Amino acid sequence: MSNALLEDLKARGLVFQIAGEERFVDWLNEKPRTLYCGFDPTADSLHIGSLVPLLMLRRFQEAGHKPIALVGGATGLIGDPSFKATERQLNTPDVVAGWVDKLKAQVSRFITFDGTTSSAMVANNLDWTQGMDVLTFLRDIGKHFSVNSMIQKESVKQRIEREGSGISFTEFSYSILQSLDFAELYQRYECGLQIGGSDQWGNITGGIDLTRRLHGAQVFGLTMPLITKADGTKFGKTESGTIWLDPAKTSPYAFYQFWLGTADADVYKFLRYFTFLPVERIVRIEEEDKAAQGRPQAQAVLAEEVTRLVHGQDGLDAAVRITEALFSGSLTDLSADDLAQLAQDGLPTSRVSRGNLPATLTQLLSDVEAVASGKQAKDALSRSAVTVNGAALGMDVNARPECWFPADQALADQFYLVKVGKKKHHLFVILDD
RNA sequence: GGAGGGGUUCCCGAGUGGCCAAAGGGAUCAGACUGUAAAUCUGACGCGAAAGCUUCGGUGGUUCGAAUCCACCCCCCUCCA
Repeated sequence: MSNALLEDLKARGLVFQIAGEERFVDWLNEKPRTLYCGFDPTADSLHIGSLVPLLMLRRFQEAGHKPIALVGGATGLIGDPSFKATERQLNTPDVVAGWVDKLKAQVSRFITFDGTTSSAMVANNLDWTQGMDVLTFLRDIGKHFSVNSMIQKESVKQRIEREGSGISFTEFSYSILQSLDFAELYQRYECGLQIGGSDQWGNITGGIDLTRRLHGAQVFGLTMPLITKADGTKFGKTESGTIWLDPAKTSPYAFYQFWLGTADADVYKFLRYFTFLPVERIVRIEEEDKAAQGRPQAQAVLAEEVTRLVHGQDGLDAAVRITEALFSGSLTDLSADDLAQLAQDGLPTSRVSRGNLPATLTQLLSDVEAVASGKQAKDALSRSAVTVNGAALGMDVNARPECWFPADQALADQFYLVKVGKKKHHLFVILDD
């Protein structure tokens, strides 16, 4: 007995471990099922680390199952210790509540609410935890957990064993709360599968055990592999920080650029993880790239697909517009409208009047955050790495503002595209006073 | 509560009175090469255009001079109770 969805997931490398594997395929084949994945509010937006589970919910939904996105209004107040090296800072309840609202809206965009049997749901575990009193929790829930086995879990081992760290009772209890979620969702909605990252294995099996003990039911777990990069660095971070799903925090352009910069060694794997392109198609892309010399097409496909998934066609269009303007088109071809559109699309832009320019260019560039510090600007200037509308500036004009934006080089009278290094761009709108 | 160990620049981690803005590694930024790659090489890497200014858990103190010594305080870890 096999299952088409499961076969596809395996072909994509998306299945790391399955709890209850012997019976899982039959269970899944029998009828449409309900599954869930939890997302804890640790910030006001999810980042691309949550993308794989989010898309996973959608993959199941497309196969006819019903996904529940659980936003952890309760667990987010506690903090998941799984594989974390240090104790986490607690956030205040009102802050977490605000984040919950944002995440609810965010996760909703990846699943469909259509009123059918596979229509998605969004739940909040605060609903069944905030009213529970401590004695009920300790007697009815806590009694099912063995501390002996909890401290054996790999996810908290380093916190318990490693010198220089520790774990509070609060974080240690996290796993119990999450286990309760599974049991609760089973009871309320007959939710029989929890999915999550491989770091969630311990929490998921905890939930499976609790559901069996409380309700005598067999439920399942499926984890996805940790996303790794061939060079060993952490996935999802860049020089400028986390890649968020919220376009206000990471612009569609920056998002698109992130995927465009994927290493050759990772890109085909990521196509499997992050897109809905059929595996055969991905294999074909890989073969074509291998046969062709020079630049592979895979990164562009990946960037396009994922940006469309997260930011929609409009977001993708904007990202591509900026990319083409900055990296392939010639600047002089851009009209005032085009330039205004770039600013609209999210290219960092500053409006400054000539009379308000600071004393040094290094200062200006660090003010607009085109560089991290004046030192970096100085370094770039001395290596001719700063260009304004294509013309390189040097340290010699650092203290001469009148030389930075010569009127006769303006694009459409007032635009100046400043490039620091090869990839950092900043648009200046210089107003005459 | 007791005993011991520890808190250094983004991270790891040297430094135990001046030669310390603080070794080394990583990360990051820039240049060359290139595919807006990878690898490699080069430079920068507390802030500042510069003069100079501000750092080594906190606060005081000793000293011509402290990351380094003293006092008190805060935080973390280990073991014992």
